[in-house]
Amino acid sequence: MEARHVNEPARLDRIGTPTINQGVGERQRERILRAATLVFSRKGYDGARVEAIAQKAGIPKGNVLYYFKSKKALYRIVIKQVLSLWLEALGNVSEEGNPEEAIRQYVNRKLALSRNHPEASRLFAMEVISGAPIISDHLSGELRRWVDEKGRIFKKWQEAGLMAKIDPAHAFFMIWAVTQTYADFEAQIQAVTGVKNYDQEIYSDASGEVVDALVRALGLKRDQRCSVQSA
Amino acid sequence: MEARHVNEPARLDRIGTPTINQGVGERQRERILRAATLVFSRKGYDGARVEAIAQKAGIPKGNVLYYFKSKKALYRIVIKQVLSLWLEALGNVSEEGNPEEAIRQYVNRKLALSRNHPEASRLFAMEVISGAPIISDHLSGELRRWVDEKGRIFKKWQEAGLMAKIDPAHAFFMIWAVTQTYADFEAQIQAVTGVKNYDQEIYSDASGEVVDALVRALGLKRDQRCSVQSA
DNA sequence: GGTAAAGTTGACCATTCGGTCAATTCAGGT
DNA sequence: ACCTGAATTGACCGAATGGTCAACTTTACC
Repeated sequence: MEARHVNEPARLDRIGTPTINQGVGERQRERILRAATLVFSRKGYDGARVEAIAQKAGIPKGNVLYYFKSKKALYRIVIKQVLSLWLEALGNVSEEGNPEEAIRQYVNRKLALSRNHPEASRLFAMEVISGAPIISDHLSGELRRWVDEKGRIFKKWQEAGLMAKIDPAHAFFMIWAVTQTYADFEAQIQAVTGVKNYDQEIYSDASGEVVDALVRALGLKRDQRCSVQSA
Repeated sequence: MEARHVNEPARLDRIGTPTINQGVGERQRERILRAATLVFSRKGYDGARVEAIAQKAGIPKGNVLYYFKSKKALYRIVIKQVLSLWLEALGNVSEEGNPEEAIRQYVNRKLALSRNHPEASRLFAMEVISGAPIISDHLSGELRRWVDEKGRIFKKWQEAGLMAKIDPAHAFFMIWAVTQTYADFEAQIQAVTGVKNYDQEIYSDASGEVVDALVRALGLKRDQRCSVQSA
């Protein structure tokens, strides 16, 4: 009856049980986390209902509160998961080598994240729009440091004439804005374009034209010349 | 006791009353609408509480429901207001004249909208992230037609070699994403940059560097040449 | 100043919410 | 077969929610 409400991603204390089963309730935990991510991403914290999460997970409400001690605790875990996904995708903007290729790779990675985890992107957006009540510390901590660090690389590129002179932070805001828009504003883009299978059509367009456009925006060379040259 | 819950922006039936007073409760109506915009923009429809709206407007809850017959009706009016603001700001992308100047003007107008009405921007974002349950018709109607129409102008520019060959719709998605990010993700940008007075610092940066970057992204000429030229 | 409508307010109602709990079922170990 | 702890479930509780209402105050007009 105890040992529950552990709030940690996995309980390892009972590891090594004979059966292939790698944690009886672990599957349930993850079911709930997935369902919670979906509901929270559409309704926000206050708007989400525990009942709705339970229903989406296909279990009674009581069972959700068995695995997570409260709605708020569940939210904290879900958003921490999403945040680590986001920060992880930041990855390395490799300092050496071709700046254009580095950015191109980074943008494509962010785009892939929007495509493969749109709910995560939307939940993150919800949090920030709501004023980031939970993750503000992470934003002004880890994320800020990351931007400072990678920003120095941008400065070097700029001094070498390999990148347009934009405040590096704003360069990132631009990249993030554009790549996230395909997940966050899916409803709008879907409505305006009228495409049937959003995933395939939209993202293939984006990873083509839009990546090029961002490379141009940052003043990174594309092949040998600017795409629209003068005179 | 009747004649209330009219849901229309202004009641003109009692116009021409002697006093200077141009509608006794109109001021209250607008107070409520402002408060509602703020609360809805932070919490979304389901997360918003009528009590919170009332409190922000400085009146008891019962009074809110006197002017608007239900939370949903209030939300519909608020979001219709926001939507018309958004569509109005679309304005004219003038077909004649300098493409670069036209886009530069359009981006600045959108940026000003984010600056002067950040709550409106956030509320719009919330709606769309939630799946646009209320405004989806407008998106696939008015907005889609607008994009189609203005897209034709882009195509002409592109054929004349004055603009990079990007799907016009995606060009708009990009512009919208970048300009809205300064309102919607204020919490994140604030945290990362650590600026004190967000409005002045951030938006002056944005209307400088970022507008330039977008012009570059769309392959519009800046002065005579690309900002980073080859060799 | 009197009157009728518009506006204001707090008490109140039915429903829904997050959360608890006891009863029951299920799974693994002996 | 038996036992023990984990897992499941629906009933239940107090608090909060959207909405109603009747009593009251203010305002505009004669």
